[in-house]
Order: sequence, then C-alpha cells, then structure tokens
Amino acid sequence: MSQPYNPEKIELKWQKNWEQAHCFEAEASHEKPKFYALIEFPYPSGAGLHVGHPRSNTAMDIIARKRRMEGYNVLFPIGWDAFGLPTENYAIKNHVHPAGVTKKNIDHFREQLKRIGFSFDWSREVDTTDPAYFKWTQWIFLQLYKKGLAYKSEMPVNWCPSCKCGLANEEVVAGKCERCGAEVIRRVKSQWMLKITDYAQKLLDGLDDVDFIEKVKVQQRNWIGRSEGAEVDFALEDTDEKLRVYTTRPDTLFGATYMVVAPEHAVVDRLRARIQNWDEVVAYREAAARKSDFERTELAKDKTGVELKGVRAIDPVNGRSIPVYISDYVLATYGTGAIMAVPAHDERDWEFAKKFGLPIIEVVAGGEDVQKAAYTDVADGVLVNSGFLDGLSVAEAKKTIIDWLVEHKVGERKVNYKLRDWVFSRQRYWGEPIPLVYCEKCGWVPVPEEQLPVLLPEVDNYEPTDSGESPLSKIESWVNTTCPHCGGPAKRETDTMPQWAGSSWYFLRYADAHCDTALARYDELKYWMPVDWYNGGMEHTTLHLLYSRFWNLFLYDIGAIPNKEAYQKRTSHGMILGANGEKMSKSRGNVINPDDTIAEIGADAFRLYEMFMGAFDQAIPWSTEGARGCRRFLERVWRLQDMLTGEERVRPEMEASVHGMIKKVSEDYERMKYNTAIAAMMSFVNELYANSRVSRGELRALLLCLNPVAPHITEEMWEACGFGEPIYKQKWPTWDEGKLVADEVEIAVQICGKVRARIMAPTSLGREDGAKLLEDETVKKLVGDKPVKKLIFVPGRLLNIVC
RNA sequence: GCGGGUGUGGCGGAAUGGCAGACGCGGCAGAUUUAGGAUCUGUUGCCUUCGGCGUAUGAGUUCGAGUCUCUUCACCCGCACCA
Repeated sequence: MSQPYNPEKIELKWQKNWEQAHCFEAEASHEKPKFYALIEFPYPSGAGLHVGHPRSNTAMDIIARKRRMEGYNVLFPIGWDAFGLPTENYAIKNHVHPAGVTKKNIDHFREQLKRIGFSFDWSREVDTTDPAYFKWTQWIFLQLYKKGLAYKSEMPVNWCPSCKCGLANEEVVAGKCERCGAEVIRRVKSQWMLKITDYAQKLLDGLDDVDFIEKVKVQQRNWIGRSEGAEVDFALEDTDEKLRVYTTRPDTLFGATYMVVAPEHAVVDRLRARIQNWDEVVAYREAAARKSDFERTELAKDKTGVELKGVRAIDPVNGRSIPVYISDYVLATYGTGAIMAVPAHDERDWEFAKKFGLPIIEVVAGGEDVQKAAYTDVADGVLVNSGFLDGLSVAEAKKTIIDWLVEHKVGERKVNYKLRDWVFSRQRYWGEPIPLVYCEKCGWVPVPEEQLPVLLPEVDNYEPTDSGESPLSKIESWVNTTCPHCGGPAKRETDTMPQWAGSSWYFLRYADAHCDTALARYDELKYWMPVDWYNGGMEHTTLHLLYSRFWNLFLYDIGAIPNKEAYQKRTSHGMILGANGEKMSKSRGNVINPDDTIAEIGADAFRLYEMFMGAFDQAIPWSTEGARGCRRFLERVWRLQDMLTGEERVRPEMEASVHGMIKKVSEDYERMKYNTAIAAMMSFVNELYANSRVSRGELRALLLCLNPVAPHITEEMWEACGFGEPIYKQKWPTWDEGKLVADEVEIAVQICGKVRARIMAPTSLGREDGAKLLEDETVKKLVGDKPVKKLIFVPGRLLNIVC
C-alpha cells in the first residue's frame, strides 16, 4: 500500500525541486519555436491573492506546461503592477513609506503564487516601481512627447473628490470613480494628455489581424466608436461667423429646423454682443457646468436649453433661416460641439423640438407620422421635401449631398471617433514622475534621456491636497531644478503617471527583463513578440488592453520594437463569485481565501477545482463541497498506485479509452474547455476503478494528461512508479485516431424519431449501410409488417426508421 | 435606449442538427468498519401501470431541434444624449 496522499509535503518538495532545476525559465537560445504565454501581472494589494488570480494563472499555466512538453521554448513570466492608489492610501494611513508597503505586499504575493506551483519564469520578474523599470516608462513618455503625442491642456477633467485625483474617461463608470465609487465631478485642470485619438484608426484596423475573443473586439470597436458622416458649415445671419456641425445624416439637411451648440461652445462668447438674452444664457451655462456627469446622465431624458435670441443660422441647401439654441444634450467634446437638428429623423432632436415648439419636417418618407414620433430606422426610406435629393434612397442622398457640399465649399466628408485623448496626469505621489521641467524661458523641456530615471523624492507626507496639486509640489528641493536647455531655474512637473503607464509595456520588458540599454533588446523582442496568448479580465478591455495596444503601435511606429500588435490571441476568464452567487467582497462576507483552501485540500486540488468548477469564460459561484470533490478525485488518482499491474503497455481493451482521453484532453485544453478535459480524466479513472486494475502504460498516459492541471501529485507518482525523467522533461502524449473506436458500437434505434431500442453494430458500417440493420432481430420486431418509408442511418450513433 | 451574452435536474454544468442531463456536488441504498464527516459498489430529471412529459416562452424548418429561423419573457455584462 502506498503512503496516504499528503499534498503539502509533495507540493513543497516539487516546488523546491523545480526552483533548483530552473526548469521553467525561458531558454536564452532562439533555436526552438517560441511560445509566449501571458497573464495580467497582479497589483500586489495588501489583501493578498484573491481566488480570481489563480483562475487565469492556472489556465495559462496549463497551456505553458503543455507547450513545453510539445517542444516549445516557453516564456511564461510574472511581475508586479505595483504603483497605485491603494498602496499610497495605506501608507498615508499608517505613516509608512509606500515603497516599503509595496515590497511587503510583493513578498507576500510571491510567496502565495509559489505555493500554487505556477510554472512562472521567476528570473524575469518585473516591478513597475523599480527605477530600472520605470526609467523606460519615462523614456516612452518622452518619445510620445517628442512626437507630439503628449501635450498639456487646460480642460475639464473627471475629478474624483474622494481620491483627490483626476481620472481618465475609461476610469469613470456610470458617473462614478471606478476605484472608490465616489461621484465624479468636472473640474478644469491643466493636464498631460496622450493623443490616443491619433491611433483610433490603427487600433481599429489592428483588430482584424488578431485572434481576440469576439466580445473583446466588439467592446473595443464600440469604445473607439467610429462613425462616418460630414461636416457642414451654416452661416450665421448678419455676421461673418460660420457654425460648423458634424452629422452622420447629411442626407437630412433639408429637414434641419434649428441648431444646437454645447453650452461651452466658443461661438457663444463671440456672439455675446448679438445675444439679447445674455443673462439667461449665462445662467444656463453655469447650471450646466455645475452638473456632474452623473446628474447629466440622470437628467438625460428631460431636454433643457435656451435659444440664443438675436442669432439665426442659414441652412446652406435651401437658405432657410433657423434658430440657434444652447443645450447640454450636445456635447462639447464630440464632433464640432454643434449640431443641426432634424427632429423628424432623430429622437433627441424630436424631443427637444416638441418641448420648444419647433417645426418638424419630414425629409425621408416611409415611416409613421413624424409629428408623432421620429422616424430614424430609415433603411428603405426615400427622400422627400428635399429639392434635388427627392426620390433618392438614403444611401444615394448621402453621396449626392456630400458631393454638393464639397462643390459649394460648405462642407466635406468626415469620420469621427468617440474615443477621447487619454488624461495622463495624476495628482498623487505613488506613480512615475513625468520627466519634464518647466522653464520660464524655454517652456516645457524634456529631461535628457541620460538623466532618466527621474526618481521620486523622499517625503514625509503623501497626503493629496484639496487644491488639486500633487503632493510632490510641496517638496521644493525636488521641484526646483535647472532647465536642461538654458541652464536657468526651472520647475519639475509634479503630476505623476497613472497606474496604466507601467502596465502599458510590461509585456515587452519580459522579453529582456534586465536590459539597461533599451526597454528590451530588439533581437529578443524579434524572437519573443508578439505575445502568443494573453488571458485576462474583461474589465480591462477598454483600459489596459487598449492602452497597451496603443503604446505598442506607437513604439512600432518609431522603430523601437519590431511588431505592430502586442497580442496575437486574447481570451478572458469569468469571475469567481461567492457561494451565494454574489460578487465576492469583504462587506458581503463571502470571500474565499486561497491560503485556507490550499491548507485544506492542497494546491493541486485547488487548481483542479478552479478549472473544473464550470465553463472557463463564465461567472461561477464557489462551492467548498465541489472543491473537496476535486481533492477526492486526486485521492482516487493517488490510490491507482495500489492497483498497478506489472504490465508495461496499455492493455488492448483499454486502448480506445486511453487514446480517447488523450485526444479529448489535448483538444479541450486548447479550447480552454478545462472542465470537460478534467471530466474526461475522471471518467477514465472511473473506468480503471471499475476493473480494479491499471497497467503502467495506462497510468503514464493519465499522469501526463493531468500534469498541467495538477503538476505536483503527478510528478510525485511519476517518480514513485519509476517512469524515468520528471514529467516536465517528457513529451506531450499523442493519440492514434485509428485506435479511438472499438469494433462494435451501440446504435440507438428510433421509430419516427423515438428511441425504441439499442443494438450493437459493427463500427465499419457506413451511412449507406443502414438497411443491413433491418435484418437485426430486435429491429425486425420493432418494425413488424409496417412498410419502411425512409431510413436514416448515422454511423456510430443511430438508425431512424420512418414507417 | 444601443451593443454583447445567458436561460438545461435540488446545485455547478455536458451535449460537430442524431440516444438530453457526461463529469462533479448534494441525496438515497448497500458493502466494509467499533464508528464514519473515510473508502468501495449501486442508484438518483419529472409523472407513472403500459407508457408519457421534459432544455425560459410561443410558432416554424427537419426523418430528427437544447442546438437552426422568427416571437415573447427573464436575468447578467458593457456603453449610454457620440448627432
């Protein structure tokens, strides 16, 4: 009898063994085909590892281990996304240095990850707060700056009053701060911005060349939000001013009955002298500015606005004089900040027109009465009341009117994107300093590259300020410096970079983690990039995933790296919920601690359960009982040692099962159908138990298949059975299609689609051989004298007799 | 409102248009055991007498539909006045 299964003992043994053998480190040689597997590097929070991390990690660990056995040179790295607010807040509260907190948290995370036995290449660990790392983060920022893609702009930003910090659009969720949930207000600040909008089209086009799960592509496309239309100039009566609008429906130009500009639109100020109700306009503008994004969204249904009395615009196609309004349903930051309103064919305009008693003119026929509702779904509509466009389809009208606009120099074709530039400044301490200084004489001057990194100063107090200044602004000895350009007095930029900075290029660093001459050597990047398979959370789709694609495209454009797209394949795991089906959170009291689970059932069973609990891409509630079931399965596997026969080979009667298992497991790992792969191995073990014996060949096959999921127990049993070199040096097993099927299979016999019997039939029967089965006694009895009208035979599955 | 997704036993979930419920959890029974919250074996969708009914809903295509088409409903995620 074998010893009882003691996961803790064997897991620690093998973890030590792997570490000493350095067997999971990527090979320096570039001879073998490479495979780069990536998981999102964790933010080392004080709370420690969450059960969600191992779901993604185990999934990719399985792929990485399988690829090594398939002969690839595998890079499966790990690191720490360690700048960020929670650490800083903790440091403030406890009067300690964030760097110390970060180190402690990283040490804890590393310990936890090692205890789960992931086959990470620990020799390439990166840490975004390490000066040797963020030197290159700053270097990339300088390249962006030099190419005009980083600029400072006075603009209203999303401001979180609780974090006392500006936020990117991507960090605002339903009008609230993504991190702390506080309501976000708008505040005008001078901010560093990255011109991600210059890359809108490239970010869109790149999606066609990569293998991302569809919902990621869809979400990124929607976020980028390309739309095609035209810009049109409307002259303002009795002035030299023109009001330019953007529209996706230039075909409805004859139906424009008024115009609207955003409250912030500059034309309002320029027309001040003409506006008769200026006080009213100012009051409206102030009210609109005071609204938070949240309020603005809440009040979306009820349209408000004020007419600019004394201002009228002229529709360029028909010379009609129409009024101009300001309203906050028009956004200052999209298009030109002004629209032509066509109430007959736009719901928002329709609502506004109804409320303000403005005319509604139908210009596309084919819908219901436009006085009762806007007709917007105009797919097969025909233009009416539209002069030279009458009788055209919408598509034809669009083309015709744009030609007309161009010819008359009052407009042009235009593409717009919803994507906004990336607000890159954070008024906090624990981030990469932005490597620029401001000189009264020379303006903004980049810190010379040879002086990078710009380090964070030691500070006594990291408290953010209510004034909206970074805590760094209080450190005069750091702020005051000399201008690299003229040598005169200058001041450092005191804002830091957002957390997304370090994570926007870390996958490049892994290719050459200790390089000090570049972000990574070109040769290494050429070999390793792109990432072959990147698994991570859906919540990063329009944040990290988009930002990092942008940086990668940019670095490619300046020749710093050899590949265009960062990631060849992107997949995403579902969330692990609490046992009650709700999101895990401290306040709900349903958090499962990985350490506790591992102490109870072991790391292998923990990994196994995380992969078995359900479909990988779906949210699944945790079940402690289910996790114990996985431990039970490993116990059963363990006891197979006691059922070993001396036979070296797979027994003939087990060949179909063995080959079936290998095929199923091999294919299901690739499709991330981990749950069914594991089910197949469970079935195989059940079969072995049913005949109470297992040959060495059968056990070998099982251990090889199970190894990527449960690496410790399989190595231990492999060694105990004397199967030779450790599994990590073995080849991935292959299967023989010819051995998958037995000679005879069970066929379901249906009469008119209803199953009436099951018979055994030779596997060799083809689709045309169904009639032969009518000779079977059981079938004869079922059919009786009835004439057979039709016969459908599906080889290996069923026979359907239609009488 | 728009976009994406999901709906199958008591539970998590399986099913290239071809035997619905694999596998696991939970339950039940038996064996073994001083004992079992260990292990092994069997059993477990529902109603039942034959047999019937079952994949959110209603229709359709098909010899055959959980799977394809259309309808309705419910829930989840993302975006949200983007002209």
